[in-house]
Amino acid sequence: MKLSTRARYGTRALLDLALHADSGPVRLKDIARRQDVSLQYLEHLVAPLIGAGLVSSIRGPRGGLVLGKRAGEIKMSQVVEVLEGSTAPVECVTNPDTCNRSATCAVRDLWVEIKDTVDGVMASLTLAEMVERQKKKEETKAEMYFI
Amino acid sequence: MKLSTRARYGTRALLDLALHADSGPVRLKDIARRQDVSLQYLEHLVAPLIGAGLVSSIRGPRGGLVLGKRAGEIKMSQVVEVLEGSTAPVECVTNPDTCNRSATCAVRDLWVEIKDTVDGVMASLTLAEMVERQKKKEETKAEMYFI
DNA sequence: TCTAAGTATACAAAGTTAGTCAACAATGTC
DNA sequence: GACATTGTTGACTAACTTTGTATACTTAGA
Repeated sequence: MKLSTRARYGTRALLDLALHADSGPVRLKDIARRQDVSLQYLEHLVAPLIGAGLVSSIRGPRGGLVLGKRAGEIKMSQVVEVLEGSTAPVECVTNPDTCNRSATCAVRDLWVEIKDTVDGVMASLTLAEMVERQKKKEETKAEMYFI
Repeated sequence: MKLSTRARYGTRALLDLALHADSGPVRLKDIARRQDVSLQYLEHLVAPLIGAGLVSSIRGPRGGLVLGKRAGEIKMSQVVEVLEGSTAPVECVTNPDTCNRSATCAVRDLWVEIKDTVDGVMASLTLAEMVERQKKKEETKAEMYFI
């Protein structure tokens, strides 16, 4: 049930972008540095995000990335779907024809349940809420150092 | 978020075993045939199930596999855990030290939520319930042919 | 026209998965 | 006790996926 680094890094990159979106386009290079991902690998992860319209790019000097939609309109389920494909743990969930048992397989039903549950969790969370959570966590940490 | 074939085949094999458990030990060979898995590969999948006590083996002629516990005492979460390891989608969920952001990473919190949800679904379902479901599905299918 | 950015494609190293082969161990039956 | 039947184990490998790197290219602002 592992996620690939695509989804992990990509999600973090998008959150990083959202967190720094106030001050104009955010350079990939800066995201790469802050998130400890190589610039060249990050380029691969950003491409599908741009393709899906979650991110827009601005070329040339002073260019960079901006969100393609408002953060409140970006569901985390969509982000993971774009980066990683379906969250179905097994092929037959999305494509029943790949297994001739699908119609009468109780095990498949379990995988379907799991996919639906996972999607539910991620669909109920937007990037804007992730930004809030992240800010809150950083504040709390800062306070802890202060004390 | 893919499951490996270990978990898929292994789960099906265990359900198959539970379904045919009435008439004494079930031969691996028969499970392999019914489930379309090579005998030699299935042997590898069964090994950890035996190790975890979910299955017991009987050698020699008329031998085979039997359940190591009552089906009602076998949670599906345990089955998947034995076959596949933790359901955590990301390493840092079970082992926060693998990433120095863990303490202040909102993304990690999301992965934790997902793991807990998945575990919840699978922990609330026993092998006995899977057997019931499977029988019901087969009955329903038989009826459909009859009509 | 120079430079700072993103874009695209090809390639490759490393690791994982899925599966086979082959020798072995235990046990019931005749 | 010989033999057939069943499970056990470990070595090995082919294929695939992941995780990157390298390189050449495009766009656009100063």
